[in-house]
Amino acid sequence: MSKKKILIIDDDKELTELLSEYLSYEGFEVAACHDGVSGLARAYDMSFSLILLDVMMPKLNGFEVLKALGGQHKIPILMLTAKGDHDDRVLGLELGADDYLAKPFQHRELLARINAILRRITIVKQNDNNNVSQKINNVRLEHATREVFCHQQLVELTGTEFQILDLLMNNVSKIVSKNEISEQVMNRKLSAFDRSIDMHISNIRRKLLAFCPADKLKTIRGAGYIFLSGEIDGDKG
Amino acid sequence: MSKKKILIIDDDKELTELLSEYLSYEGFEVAACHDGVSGLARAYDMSFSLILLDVMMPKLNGFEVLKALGGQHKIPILMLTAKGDHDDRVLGLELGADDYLAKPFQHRELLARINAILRRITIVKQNDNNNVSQKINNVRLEHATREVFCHQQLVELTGTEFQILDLLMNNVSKIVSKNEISEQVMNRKLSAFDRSIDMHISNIRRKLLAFCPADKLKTIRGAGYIFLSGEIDGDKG
DNA sequence: AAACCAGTGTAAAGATTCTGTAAAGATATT
DNA sequence: AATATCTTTACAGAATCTTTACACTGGTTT
Repeated sequence: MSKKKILIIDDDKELTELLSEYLSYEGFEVAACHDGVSGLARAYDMSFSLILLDVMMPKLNGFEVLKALGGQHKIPILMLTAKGDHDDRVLGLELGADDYLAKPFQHRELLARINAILRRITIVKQNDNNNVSQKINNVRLEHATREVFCHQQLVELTGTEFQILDLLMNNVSKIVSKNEISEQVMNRKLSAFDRSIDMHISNIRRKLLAFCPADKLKTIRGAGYIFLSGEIDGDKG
Repeated sequence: MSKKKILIIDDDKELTELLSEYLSYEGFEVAACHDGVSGLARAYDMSFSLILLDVMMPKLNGFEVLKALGGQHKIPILMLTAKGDHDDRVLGLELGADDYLAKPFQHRELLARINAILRRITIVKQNDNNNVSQKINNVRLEHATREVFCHQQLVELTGTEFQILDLLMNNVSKIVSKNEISEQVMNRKLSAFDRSIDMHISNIRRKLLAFCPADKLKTIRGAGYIFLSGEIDGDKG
């Protein structure tokens, strides 16, 4: 991955210089502007991963730059200020800043905050693609597509079957009672002589066994069912 | 959109009570735990949008909870602490927290920080989708002219049909529920017995099938529709 | 050990829900 | 009004879910 680019908008040239050096050392590519107008122009460049924005500046101050960028700006912004003023801080956040750091600050804290923001973005992007997915004991469950794979092979489950398997896999090695299944999946209390859960379990088992040697759903007589986590058959699902 | 859920993990029950009230008033759904162990258990629930995590707690302290969650935790975390200690602050961020707020704090600042984190997530998710023009599986969608091409041939879709196809293509390989389609495209909640989406889907299918051999919209019974990304017919649209 | 019994597995039948689509009606646009 | 578009209605068919029925299991009582 290429270096992340950070734009510093601050009229304090001495500070800017120091920060540039420090952040470069930490592996970022740094650009700097010393007033709001030119900063705003650079900001539209869009190739920056993050903007460090000073509040007190000539021409356009930090808040005005924030407003100009509009609330839905794509580049995350970390505000810097000389004032420790609370209202300033909150105002910045409300106007769309992602974080706020009062001068003077330790370089290490600045770095930690920058990384926190960038890390969150990375995680969100990953999750958006990799969608919530879990794999236990060679059974993989894709929520986005509602698909289940056993040993890399697609297992066709119905909606209810999928939800029950999901519930069981979310409680690996824990007993899940029929009552819980009924309430969480079917939205109703388990009534006497209701055998539908038994049927669903039976169907899930049958479908999974078409691809796995061992049964992964264990019955606990009188208590419920468990999804077994044990590494029974050894491949990479 | 449903309410966002926030989990508070803090042993100070009085504070927790106040925060719950305040955040509920601001439109969040709030749950609370009073020690690290139970908090960690709830955190795995995964239905929370954000966690407020106190550092000083019995059993497991906040840092230990952070470590237990691992760096790549999907739920954003805002740390709270009584100490104004810088090193604590930085340590939390380095361990994977998204932000840090020192007690005592103003409710308004807390709210602003919570919103800043959630807003960033929303923006990232949106931007990941918003491409001006896209082509998937031989279907090309031109936003500028609102035209759709399938295998280079113009497909005449109505406005609603275009928007539905757009939504589905922005979520390739993800299930889009009828509810989402209704809310995002028609700006209304899906009411019972409303079959109009079925009709639109049916029409889109019919129009696309005039130019493609294979159906690209897959029905997931009881869940919604998916635009298939698979390279079914092999040319360059 | 035999009888008993509640809980379970599962095939098959029955009931229910969801979807596809034609056609008619309603609404909006020109 | 004429046209295009969207929604509702209606029915058929498909997929799914539930119930029924009977066999089996494991534990308990006699």
